[in-house]
Amino acid sequence: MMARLNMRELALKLGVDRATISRALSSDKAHLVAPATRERIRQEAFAAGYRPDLTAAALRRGRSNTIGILVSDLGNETFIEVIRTIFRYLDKRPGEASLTPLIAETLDQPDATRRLIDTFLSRRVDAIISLASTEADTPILQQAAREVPVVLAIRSIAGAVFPSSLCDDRAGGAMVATHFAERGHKVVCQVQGPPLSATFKNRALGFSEVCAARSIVEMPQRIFAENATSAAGKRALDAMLGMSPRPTAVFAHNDALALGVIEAMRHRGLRYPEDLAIVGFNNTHLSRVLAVPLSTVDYPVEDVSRHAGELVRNLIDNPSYRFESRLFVPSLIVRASS
Amino acid sequence: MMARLNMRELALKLGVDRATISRALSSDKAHLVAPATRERIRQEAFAAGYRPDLTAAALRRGRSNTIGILVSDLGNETFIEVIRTIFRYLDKRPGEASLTPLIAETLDQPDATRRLIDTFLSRRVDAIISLASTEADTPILQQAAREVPVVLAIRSIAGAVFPSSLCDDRAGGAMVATHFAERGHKVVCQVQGPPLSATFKNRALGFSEVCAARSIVEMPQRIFAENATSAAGKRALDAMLGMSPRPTAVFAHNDALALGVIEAMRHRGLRYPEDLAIVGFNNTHLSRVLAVPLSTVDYPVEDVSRHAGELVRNLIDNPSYRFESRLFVPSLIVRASS
DNA sequence: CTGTTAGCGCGTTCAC
DNA sequence: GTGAACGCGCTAACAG
Repeated sequence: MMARLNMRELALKLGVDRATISRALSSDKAHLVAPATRERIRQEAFAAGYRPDLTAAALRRGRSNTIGILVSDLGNETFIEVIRTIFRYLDKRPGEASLTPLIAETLDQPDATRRLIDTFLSRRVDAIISLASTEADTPILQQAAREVPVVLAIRSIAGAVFPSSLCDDRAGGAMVATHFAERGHKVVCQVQGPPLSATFKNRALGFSEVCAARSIVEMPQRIFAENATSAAGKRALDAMLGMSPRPTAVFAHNDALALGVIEAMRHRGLRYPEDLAIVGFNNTHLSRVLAVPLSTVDYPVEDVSRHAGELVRNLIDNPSYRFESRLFVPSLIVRASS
Repeated sequence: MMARLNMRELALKLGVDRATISRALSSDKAHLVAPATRERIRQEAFAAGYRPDLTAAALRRGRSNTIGILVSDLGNETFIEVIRTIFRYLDKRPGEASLTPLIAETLDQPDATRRLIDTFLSRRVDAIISLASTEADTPILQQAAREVPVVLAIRSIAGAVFPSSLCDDRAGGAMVATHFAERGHKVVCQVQGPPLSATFKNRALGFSEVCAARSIVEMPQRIFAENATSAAGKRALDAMLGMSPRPTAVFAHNDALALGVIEAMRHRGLRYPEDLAIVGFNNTHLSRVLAVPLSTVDYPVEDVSRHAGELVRNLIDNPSYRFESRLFVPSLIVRASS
């Protein structure tokens, strides 16, 4: 391993002071250095392979230019898409330093959030975005929020006021129920995601409200999937087939669950939408590719991510920024499955 | 935002020296502190909400306890699984500090690798694991390797010697061809992944070698998918149906490509394996869930990840460690599709 | 077993 | 427009 060049050594080599190098390489104070020396320094620094030590800079500045992103499941396409979009948004903009994301996965395990947030804070992240919050995490997040800005995205927490960027899941669920009503379904059913996430609670609520209002019979089916697709889907289908009256349409709380139901139907020789109409949630890549493409609710990934990014930037720059939490409206995409 | 407590303030409060606190809270030097004071310090530190500043520790130690992980596509289930496994392996073991991963995605864009590696090095990662290397990246990686250990996983680079932990993709391809031979197929075909990754080159090579040796006709089909599944799969199927003689079996270089082919078959009313036998690669969750489950090559994720983790740990502890690159053998899982 | 001292590499403030 | 000096928070080395 080669020893790294530091600023002092580079300064010695160029015959200037360290401070001049620091200024010349910075984006905000570069104008203080004479153009000629500035260019010389930049070129020589590059040629010498000089790399500023960001851990030292972080210590001196009191800002690390990192943000912590907490996610429940890295295998979930939607989360990945949000991470990507946030990252693109936070990455180098002209004149500003880019923020490096620290990504961590909770898998919805109870202690994970505490441990990972602890790590984030010890690493002096400038802000935290949580896409993984459950109500059990409220105290931890509130505690963290006393040290750095904490922003919620995708998943809200009832009864706690964090700056947040969310999808109106209740509206999404309502859209699906309305769609079923318009198609003339009289008996319907939900395959719900794990209720420790407010996301799924709200989808269920919105759906049920519309069913009640339009006198649709909603069978009280409670499926609690973890990450499972096939397993939960199969169980769900079995349960549905045993119901009386038997539902003619099902709302799966995400595309993965929908896929599970579909696969189970295939095993039994049932077809959708003829035997059972089905609608998912998220507009996953998979939903577009299926032989009979899946109707699904399109998640406003771009909006949610951009606003989360904006919240973070603004709150880092000014901790007492008067933020505005936002709720973005999803849209129903009707395909052949319903 | 509340001001954070630092070590000096805590020391003042407890009436001990900062060094004692440092030792008491460390895992390797805790034995130097009297058990009574050690416990008192730990409890008081916890009660006061003290959090050591890891950026400062990194500066002082010359080690950040972070590692950079470079991946081509976060949407790929196998990569995610590898990241998870490596993380589990590098996470807190008794008596050692845990390593925080910095994760970055290249999307196989040419400049991305350089920029992201630059960021890693500036952030003083203790090592880099690349799951995203293409041959264009060799110089960048070699340069990085002069500063920190660089380990390759999943994707190798021809002609460059980095410590690596790989799957024997050539053997995997060969297994598939052998399987086709045993099933009596005479004319076969491949749907290849993008050839800038050695992974796919080797799968193709192993497959072709066996075909040649066993006098199977391999149609010279060259499909170059990016991340596409349905698109590339459809094109592939169209091309295959136009071939003469027409292949009776196809080897898709990963499960996503296989899914694309399968969906295209459904659109045309073709069935597998009757009309066309198909084998994928990776043993993705999806392959198990399909109505007709997909034969596939099981990727030795656990082995590859663990060895990559071991390489990193050992090389960090001792840069001149005599490492051993390893090649793990995949295994063919025959299901109903072939 | 504990305290003292020094310095990791950088960015800022204050001189000039 | 540039240089000198200081200190961010921590840990290693050395005393005692």
